[in-house]
Amino acid sequence: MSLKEQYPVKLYNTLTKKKEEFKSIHKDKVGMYVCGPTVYSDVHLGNVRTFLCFDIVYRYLTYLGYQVRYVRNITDVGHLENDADEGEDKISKKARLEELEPMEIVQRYTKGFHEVLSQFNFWPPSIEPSATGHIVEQIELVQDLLDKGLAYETNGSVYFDVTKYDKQYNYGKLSGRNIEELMESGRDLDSQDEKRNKVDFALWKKASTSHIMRWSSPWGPGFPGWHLECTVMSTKYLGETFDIHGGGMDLVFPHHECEIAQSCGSRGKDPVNYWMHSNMLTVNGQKMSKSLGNSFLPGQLFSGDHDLLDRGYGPMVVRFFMLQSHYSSTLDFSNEALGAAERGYKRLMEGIKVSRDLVYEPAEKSEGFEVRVKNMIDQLFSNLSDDFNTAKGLAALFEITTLMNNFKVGNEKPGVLSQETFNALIRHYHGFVYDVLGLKEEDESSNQLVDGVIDILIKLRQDAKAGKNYALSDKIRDDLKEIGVILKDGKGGTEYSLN
RNA sequence: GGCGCUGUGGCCGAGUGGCUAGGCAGAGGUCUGCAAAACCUUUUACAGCGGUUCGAAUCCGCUCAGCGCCUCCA
Repeated sequence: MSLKEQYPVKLYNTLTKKKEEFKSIHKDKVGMYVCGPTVYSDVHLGNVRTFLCFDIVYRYLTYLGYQVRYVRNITDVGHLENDADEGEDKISKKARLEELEPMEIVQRYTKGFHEVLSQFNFWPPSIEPSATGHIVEQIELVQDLLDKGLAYETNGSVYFDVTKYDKQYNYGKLSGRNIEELMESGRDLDSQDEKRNKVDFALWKKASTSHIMRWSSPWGPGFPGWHLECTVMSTKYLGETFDIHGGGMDLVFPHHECEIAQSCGSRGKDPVNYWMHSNMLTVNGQKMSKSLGNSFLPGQLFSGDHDLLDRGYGPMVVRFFMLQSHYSSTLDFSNEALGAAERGYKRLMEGIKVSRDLVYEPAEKSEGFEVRVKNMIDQLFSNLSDDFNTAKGLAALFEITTLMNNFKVGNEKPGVLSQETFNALIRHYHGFVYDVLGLKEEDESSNQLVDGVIDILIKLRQDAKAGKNYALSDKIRDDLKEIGVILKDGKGGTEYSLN
């Protein structure tokens, strides 16, 4: 039995509001689309949390043996500021602000985005399409919706006719809204006159003469609306119906709702089987967002250059910190919580190090212990298969970590287990930490030269201790500590770790 | 105003109708020349008030507090 059959994944589906067993459309293959960033400024930590959530989904499904095609777009046509503006989008606004070419902005922030994600050790998506590379397809979709009578043109712009669509389909089924409420509630925005109803949304916007980013279309020069690109690109690379569509919770409405409308309107069927949404990262209980001005940039976090931070924290510590909570809960960001996470992270990575040095020597078997360990391995999978519960997964990993330490100290013996179980334990312990959770050693600075030099110092200190020259042995230890090398005396000798 | 979510021990955070989450911090112990690390043991809990139930932190209702979406946002 394969892993994915043994540990079927359950996930919470925003569309059905239930936790469901995951069944892929094509056997052994998964298509997943995640809304990427609009590259008009630096990604902040809130963004990182969402991409982390789907990095875990990607990694775990892969670990289970699925072949995953992960598509994450780059939005390089800014969405409109709002319905009421003059049609200038975020990218071109920023370009004007900084006196740069729009594509220069796009290039700069795309590069920054990639750098941040690689610092956090995210796997790159299989395909990373950009909105501007799919203008032709977007125009085709607009035309299709016009042909089907679900869109209308006003003054060079095209709008989706939500009211009409709702008569055939169900607008609001993802976000739990209905048209009547939407029609009367909500803030009134100006210049709604181009739209037949306030709930209608733009598919294509006419570009004013001053608008830099523009493409010619059957309706004149303009640019695509907010929701079009994701529909077009997901369909192009994953098919008309695919498995998983993800994004932050704040995209449920209107963005994802509109995607469903566009797809259903054009092709008459739902585009996505499972909708997954990650919750927000908060700061002092409030959503971290650019517009609220309370967002952290990853760089500030690493350097500690922020009012809320006493000091810097490495990307792996932050990754660990985020993994301690479930993706569907809000997570509050604080100095204390990060500090605690750092200790925990180090303990886990220390366990990994310990596990590498373990030697298996056959001993008298213990059936009970064998079962206990098999259970631990089982827990790793069942916890992650339970809606990608990384918090529970970490709890299971810490149990194994304790066991590793017991092996090291000699409280338990690896040889009591069958060779096969012992190997599986180590393999999956490493597998879950490195491959599934995507954690790695924070410091890559350790190398053979450093190892060798420190070993010499450890031997000198050993000699000093043997001669009861504690002044010298303590000096060696303290001086090393000064430069960030922590010595740890254990039964089997002295080890060190880099701070 | 509409729709929805959350409230867990000193902190962060899982969780299920009855069985120890886990991490950090605290306490005691083992080890150690001392320390650190490691290991063992251990204290503090489910916002409030009602209800359902043999039994609820877990289900229902109300109250209080906080948050999100409804406008670009991960």
